Amino acid sequence: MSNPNPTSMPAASDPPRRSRGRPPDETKHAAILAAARALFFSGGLQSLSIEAVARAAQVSKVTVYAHFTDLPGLIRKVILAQRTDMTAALEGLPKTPGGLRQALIEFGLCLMDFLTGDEFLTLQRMLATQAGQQPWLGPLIYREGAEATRAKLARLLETSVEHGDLRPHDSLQAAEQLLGMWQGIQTTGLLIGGCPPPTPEVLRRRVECGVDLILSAHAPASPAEDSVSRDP
Amino acid sequence: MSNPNPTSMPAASDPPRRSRGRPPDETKHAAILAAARALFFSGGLQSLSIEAVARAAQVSKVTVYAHFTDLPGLIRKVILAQRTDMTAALEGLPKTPGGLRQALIEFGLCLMDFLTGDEFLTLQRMLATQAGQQPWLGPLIYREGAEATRAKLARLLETSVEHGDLRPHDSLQAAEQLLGMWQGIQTTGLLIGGCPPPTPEVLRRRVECGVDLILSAHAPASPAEDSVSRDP
DNA sequence: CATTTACTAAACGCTTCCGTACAGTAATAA
DNA sequence: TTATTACTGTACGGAAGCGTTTAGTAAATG
Repeated sequence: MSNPNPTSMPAASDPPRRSRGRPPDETKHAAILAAARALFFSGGLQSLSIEAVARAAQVSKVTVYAHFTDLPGLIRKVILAQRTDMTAALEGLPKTPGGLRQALIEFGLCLMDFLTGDEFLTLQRMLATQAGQQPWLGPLIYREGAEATRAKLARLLETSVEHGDLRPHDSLQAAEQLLGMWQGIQTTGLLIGGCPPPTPEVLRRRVECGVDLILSAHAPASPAEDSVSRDP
Repeated sequence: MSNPNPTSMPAASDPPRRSRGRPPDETKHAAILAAARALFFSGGLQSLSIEAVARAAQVSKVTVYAHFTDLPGLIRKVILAQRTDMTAALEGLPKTPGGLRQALIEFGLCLMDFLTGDEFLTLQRMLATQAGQQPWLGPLIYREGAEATRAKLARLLETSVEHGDLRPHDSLQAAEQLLGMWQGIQTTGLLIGGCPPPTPEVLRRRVECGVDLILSAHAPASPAEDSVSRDP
């Protein structure tokens, strides 16, 4: 996506090698992608067809074929575009603002905000429907999404162990437990359209309670159990 | 589904009221449903068409229309059929074999076995794709699935509170936390085809660790912390 | 028996989409 | 300028599915 130079490192600045004729219009490319995303967003995969995309993007059908070989190819590109958004959002999660508890809560809140957002749910639904047809997409997103987040969270816990804020424990396991508690049955419910989006209050409570449960479970041998207590 | 008598209680035995002509062949009905399920199972919604179903079920296309008005109607019925299977499976979850810990672990193992099974994942994927088109299906399955399970688990915890095995706490919250920890990022991964099915060992470990975390969090003021300790 | 209902097979007209082809216009490099 | 490439609009042949119709057969009731 952000590396259009497949051969090697750019010699100096952008390659001044213009290919002879009329240059391809990147605007169109983006418009097609956006239209495809929007179409899927409001109608699922079934309403995603080359012709519909061309119509919505105000672009000739042939142009769509020129930019994306196939319908599966288009879907692939749409998912990959969503992937970069997702990865960016996950990378942008707050690292370590204050104390451990606050850091975890902040992390959890931002994460849940993302996980319960329409953007992510749409990506998820896309993948759920494409799991059979393009099996290599699932692992890709899973690795860069859930697994990466779990690893990030685990690393956060591990540094806390090194700082003596937590007893040694299986951080990867703890991270997954935390992720699980944060999500509960919420993300599933949203995915299948079974429940309304959660209010910020509900979300905050779930995140905080999860953090407190994990922290109290792995707190260092504490004389007073107030070290990680809730704020009043 | 199991109550084909919409008017009132059956007078005596089955209603001998046969409707005049040739009786409808329930075999066909079942065959169509089964074929539709199988088709979705191996190819997603896109391979689910009236004609394909008719072919697969060895049945005339007109018969399909006679039994199920529409393609959406057929999908609806397929999902509802899957629902009864799901509900049955969830009702069949073990109630209270032995001690609390063992009961929870048993419950969790059976549940996760179900949640990671192809049957359930297929239902989930169906719903994820139908969330837009038939919005009333989601809430139905969500209520009878996730919410019902959470309630059941919460009730289990509450009775333990009454028996003095646990400190009073928000059981519904705890139940959701437990469900979350059991699932972690696994169900999501499976849904999008991002990871292979978990081994029984992994599953057992996740379930046990979740149970232990919850139990230790809400254990009654314990002189010895052995009351809920792991077995060697 | 006649009547009524369920099912079949084949065909119908209609729509949508596929992927490709053609002729023409627009924008750029040499 | 010419050559080259990008894009447009339109059209094509083909496939597939929709939902309906028609004519005929099968199985039940009275």
